[in-house]
Amino acid sequence: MVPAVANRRAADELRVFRRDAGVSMTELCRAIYAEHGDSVSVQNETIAVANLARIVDATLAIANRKGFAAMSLRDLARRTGLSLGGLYAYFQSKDELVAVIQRQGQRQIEQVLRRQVDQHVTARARLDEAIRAHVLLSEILRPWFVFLYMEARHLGQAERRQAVAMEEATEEIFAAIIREGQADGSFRDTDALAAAAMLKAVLQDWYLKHGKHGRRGQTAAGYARAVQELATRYLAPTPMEEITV
Amino acid sequence: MVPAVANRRAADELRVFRRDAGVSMTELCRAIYAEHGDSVSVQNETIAVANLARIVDATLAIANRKGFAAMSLRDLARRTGLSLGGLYAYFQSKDELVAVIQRQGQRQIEQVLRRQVDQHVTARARLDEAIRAHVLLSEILRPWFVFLYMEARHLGQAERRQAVAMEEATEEIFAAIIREGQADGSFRDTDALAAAAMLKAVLQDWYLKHGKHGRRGQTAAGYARAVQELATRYLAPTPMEEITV
DNA sequence: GTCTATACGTGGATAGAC
DNA sequence: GTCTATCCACGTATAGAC
Repeated sequence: MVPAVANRRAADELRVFRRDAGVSMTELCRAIYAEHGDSVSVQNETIAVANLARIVDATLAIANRKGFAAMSLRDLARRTGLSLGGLYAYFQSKDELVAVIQRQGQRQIEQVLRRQVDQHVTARARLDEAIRAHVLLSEILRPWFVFLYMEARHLGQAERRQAVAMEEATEEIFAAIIREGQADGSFRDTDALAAAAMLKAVLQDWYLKHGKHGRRGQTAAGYARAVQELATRYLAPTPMEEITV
Repeated sequence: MVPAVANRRAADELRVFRRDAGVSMTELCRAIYAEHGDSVSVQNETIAVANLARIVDATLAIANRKGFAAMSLRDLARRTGLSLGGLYAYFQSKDELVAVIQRQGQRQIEQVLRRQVDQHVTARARLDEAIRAHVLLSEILRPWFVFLYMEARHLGQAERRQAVAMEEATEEIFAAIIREGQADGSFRDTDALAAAAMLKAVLQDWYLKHGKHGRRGQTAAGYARAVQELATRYLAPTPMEEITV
């Protein structure tokens, strides 16, 4: 296939996924407003959600460039167009802001992943879909994924535990699928959790090193297929003797 | 093999590697002093290197916990035992400190990696050694590796470019070995750079998610073998038809 | 070589006008 | 709902004593 054609198909696949998965900045911020409404003193939902979206968007952008700790609320005010004081109508402290973004991001990501995977039956199909959904979702919500990854370790103890637990839950989605495949003989017998961890590391590379992959002309759909192939070969039931040369 | 025995062997392998590779905090700080001696106003080398080691050690520890931006020089003074003013005998600004650590860390890591790989001849052996050396080295210098990874994106433009270039050079070590193996038929024909990128992502997971791997009872030597197996299976010249079930 | 004391800027957060 | 003005703690960096 000519590269140009491949790129167009990859873009199409991403567009379809975006529509079907139904994730967007606005949706996520509506969820934040619904759940943390008491921290937001603004009553009008339309205004509140719109401004939350600008705040979250700006936070992710600035934090991804120089880190959340180095982002000042003055930076944030400038970029959102709100005033320094005005920001405090939307959160009670800078720490609360990071906590809210963490919690909502994690929740939505896991939800979408599970929903996508559950549309398939066989272990092979479910694993392929888990990989595909992870790559495409992290492409759509890249700033969120990067933020969750990079800032998780800087949270307070309680929030950090929560973040670690949520990350291991995602990993467990993969591990469970692998175990299913092992039970029905489509995957070879190996440590499922370790295999899931390695797959996840490769999946994370997609959004953590986005610049590099972009420079190399890699598309989200293309990367997903590469990871699917890695999984296929790694988990194939072929005995090791036949592989070693 | 009984787990206890496996763990002891893994620890032995790490110890041998540490001795042979000849990397240590003191060595790295001696190199820093040799190269950035003009920024260090302390003349006595013994004192300078010893204090640099405490400063770098503390910087890595604090930055790994809460990020370099969030680390104050008061934190650093407390932890090193030096005074706030005394620190400035060892660097000219906080920014210079991060830059120095970045540069020296990258340089030493790449040096050791190349030296280890060059002790082997065949592509298979060289790839296995590159993987092994990367895992063991990142186990020994874990705080350095984590720091280099997490803080690279927060550097100034010039320094960041340098960091990216150095990282791609490491990746190119792996890609070159894979191409060698493809040329002599021991690896199948696939995008060598993409394969190297995936391997590197898995290798980075070892130090970035150290807590998780530790909780699961994984050892450095054991992880290295797991990644070697991943590489073997992924690059095996077996045609895809024989793998797909 | 290292310390204490201090200058000076910037940070998060709040009060009260509009 | 949002802004301006302001508070005060803490940040980096330096000067000068010991």
